[in-house]
Amino acid sequence: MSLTSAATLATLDKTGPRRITDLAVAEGVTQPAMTVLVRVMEESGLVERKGDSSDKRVTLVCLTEAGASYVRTRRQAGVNAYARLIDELTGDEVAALAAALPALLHLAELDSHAREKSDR
Amino acid sequence: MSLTSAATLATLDKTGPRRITDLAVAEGVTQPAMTVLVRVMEESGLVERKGDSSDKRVTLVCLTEAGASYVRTRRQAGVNAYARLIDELTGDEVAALAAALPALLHLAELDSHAREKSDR
DNA sequence: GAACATGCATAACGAACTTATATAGAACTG
DNA sequence: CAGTTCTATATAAGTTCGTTATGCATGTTC
Repeated sequence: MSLTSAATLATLDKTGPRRITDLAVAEGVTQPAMTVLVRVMEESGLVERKGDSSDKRVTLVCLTEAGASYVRTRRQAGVNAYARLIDELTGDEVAALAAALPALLHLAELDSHAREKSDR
Repeated sequence: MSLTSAATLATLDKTGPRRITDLAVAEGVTQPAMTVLVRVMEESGLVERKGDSSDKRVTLVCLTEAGASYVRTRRQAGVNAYARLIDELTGDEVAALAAALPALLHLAELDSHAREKSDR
């Protein structure tokens, strides 16, 4: 599974059904790339396409139950991997990390905004 | 410039001349991939090949001055980008980050070791 | 010194993108 | 309300960066 596929599934999980162009912008790839990606993920049963009734050009991409389950599994694997590493830190280090968490989240948010601007 | 190229230059800068197989392992790619990468970087004037006198099979890859300068420029750009983001944090957040720095470095080190093991 | 091991190179192929362009539906315009 | 124009997606061809398989020259071993 490509990095972009996983990120797209996570985005769908976080924000609900989206149109293809939308997803392409969100993941920073071109629309044709996202079209192909969605086809592949559909063939794997991770997403479904639903036509929009009010605009017959758009196809809404939705997570299937299998897709949602995949996202959960992957997220859990990431959490576990980090947990294993953090277990090897000293108590002081863990405390320092915990204290820095709000700052790190803020940094991540600022970074994603900066990325959006420079992408356009 | 590909991510792997930049990482390879950084490795050469950090550890000095290396043989191609070595670099491939360090960057987690195959030897043929590194062979091609080195050729491209050589054509761009960023590295030089030097034969090893004690073993005529090996080619030692060395940073040229242009390559070293490229590494410095890129590193500085990264520092600047982070500095710009950190400037937007509150004083408390910056302090928390600074306090967590040793823990973060330790985490990064643990992570790279874990990666080495799972790569093999 | 013959057989095997090692370091690098080359070839052929695949995955994940890109740009350019086609097509069908929506929206605007005189 | 027919014709242009815009928008959402699809398809095609080409690029980049990797892979596996294999060849070739040099080293190592018994």
